[in-house]
Amino acid sequence: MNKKLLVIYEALLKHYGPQGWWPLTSLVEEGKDGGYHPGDYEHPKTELDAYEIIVGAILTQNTSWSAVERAIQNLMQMGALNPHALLSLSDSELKRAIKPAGFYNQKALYLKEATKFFMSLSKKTPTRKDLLSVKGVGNETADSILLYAYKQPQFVIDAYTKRIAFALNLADESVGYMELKKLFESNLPKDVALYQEFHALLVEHAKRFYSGKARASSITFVDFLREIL
DNA sequence: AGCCAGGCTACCG
DNA sequence: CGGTAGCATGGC
Repeated sequence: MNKKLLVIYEALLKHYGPQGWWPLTSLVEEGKDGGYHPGDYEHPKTELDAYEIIVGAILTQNTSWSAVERAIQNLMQMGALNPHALLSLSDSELKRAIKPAGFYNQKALYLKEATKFFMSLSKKTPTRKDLLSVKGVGNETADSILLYAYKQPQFVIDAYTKRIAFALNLADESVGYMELKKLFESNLPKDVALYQEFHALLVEHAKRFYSGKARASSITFVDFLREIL
């Protein structure tokens, strides 16, 4: 097991602190920001919170979380942030509610498909394969749901993770999803809290240094590590 | 004013 | 079967 990834993880954690993913509306408090619960790896504690993570995982596909927050707010205010109520919305009502998160035509369909799937589980943990059979759920969404909603040790790979892995010379730019997932999983202790935290930290770090225009102009990861270690 | 966001599906060659 | 256009709004 190559310890490099663990060193990176420790460095990111020390620098940014625990991120408190996945944010939940049930944890939003006055004066605190957005339902994050840094250092607390016990959530979700209810089926409803698990369901909300599924909804968020679909809404955030290629979309910023701030936009997703407003879509979720809309659903909550409509009393539709639960499986039965969401399914009872008309397609146009649902689309209107999630509009801020973009791609609302397909996401409305995906949400209903995922909701039916969730209800069919009746509190059981889904397999990765079953999740992938749901229209609108691909590799990253499936792993996000398994890791954050069901506390299964599945490492989540996203575009940011790919960029960082490339910057670290850990992978080729054209590395496939499963290949990169395996690289992380085979070089880290199989620990749900660690997987959750590491992914969130990679996103946080990449947003600052590997997103948009920052990609070209920012310091390299190596420089960053040298600076904080 | 553009480029980008915590991707996925369908379709193309 | 690998590659990519299309999906859409909001933030910076």
